[in-house]
Amino acid sequence: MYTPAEAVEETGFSLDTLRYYEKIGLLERVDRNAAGQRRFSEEDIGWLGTLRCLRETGMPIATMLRFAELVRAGDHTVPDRIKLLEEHDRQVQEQIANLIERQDYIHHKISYYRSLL
Amino acid sequence: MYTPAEAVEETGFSLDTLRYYEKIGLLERVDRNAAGQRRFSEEDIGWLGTLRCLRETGMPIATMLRFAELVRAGDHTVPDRIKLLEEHDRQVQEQIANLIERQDYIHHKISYYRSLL
DNA sequence: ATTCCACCTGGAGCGTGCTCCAGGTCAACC
DNA sequence: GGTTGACCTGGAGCACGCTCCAGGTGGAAT
Repeated sequence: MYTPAEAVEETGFSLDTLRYYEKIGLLERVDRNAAGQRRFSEEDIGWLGTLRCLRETGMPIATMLRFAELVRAGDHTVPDRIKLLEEHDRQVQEQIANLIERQDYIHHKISYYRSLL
Repeated sequence: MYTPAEAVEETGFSLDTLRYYEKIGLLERVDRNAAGQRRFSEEDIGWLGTLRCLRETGMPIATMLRFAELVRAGDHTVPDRIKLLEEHDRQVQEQIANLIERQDYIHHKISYYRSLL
């Protein structure tokens, strides 16, 4: 079990973000201690790792939410989860290709400026 | 000379965005025809191409604005422009590396889900 | 000539994803 | 037992980057 501060440390999300994710249903009702303070399970931390990966690769919250719902709905949604991740993977691939192309332009621009010195 | 519609076509920015960029000073006062309608020069279009590249690689508007000011300030700012672009290039490199790493995680996740079928 | 349609300006509004705040409860260490 | 500090909730606010709107002018094709 992780205290809120530990969960922040482990996941890299701010505490406000963790509460927000719980509020909107990205994170299922997190356990509480007697005083009502959150105690994140190992599983929560793992799931937050997945969320972090999706988020950092640009998946919108709404799509993450759909994914979360699929996960909650049980094993029969595995094919749908694959579809969702594959689609996302394509978008990540596009992002990478786009960045590399634009980076090339930036390199040319830098070279050009260097040639002026 | 390009009409607004042509500039939209050439640059991929919406007309509202072009007006916005002019308003905040990313684009220097664009020429007008007698009726006050914008006529974008070849140079404007080229500069918008640069802006598009910076924007798509995640440069914040505020930084683009600093770059625009350097460009306007004249040739003596070339070293500063190089510095700015090099710093941005590093950030783009980081983005790419990060995406590739996360993509790997996504691939593993997909493989895992496939193994369940 | 008329009917469109592109375009204008200034300013308000919006979608996303948090982030912050007030006002309060516990808990834990000294 | 007192103080400090982590945490709670509900809700407001914010940063960013556009996007839309009202109300109006001008130009171009039929």
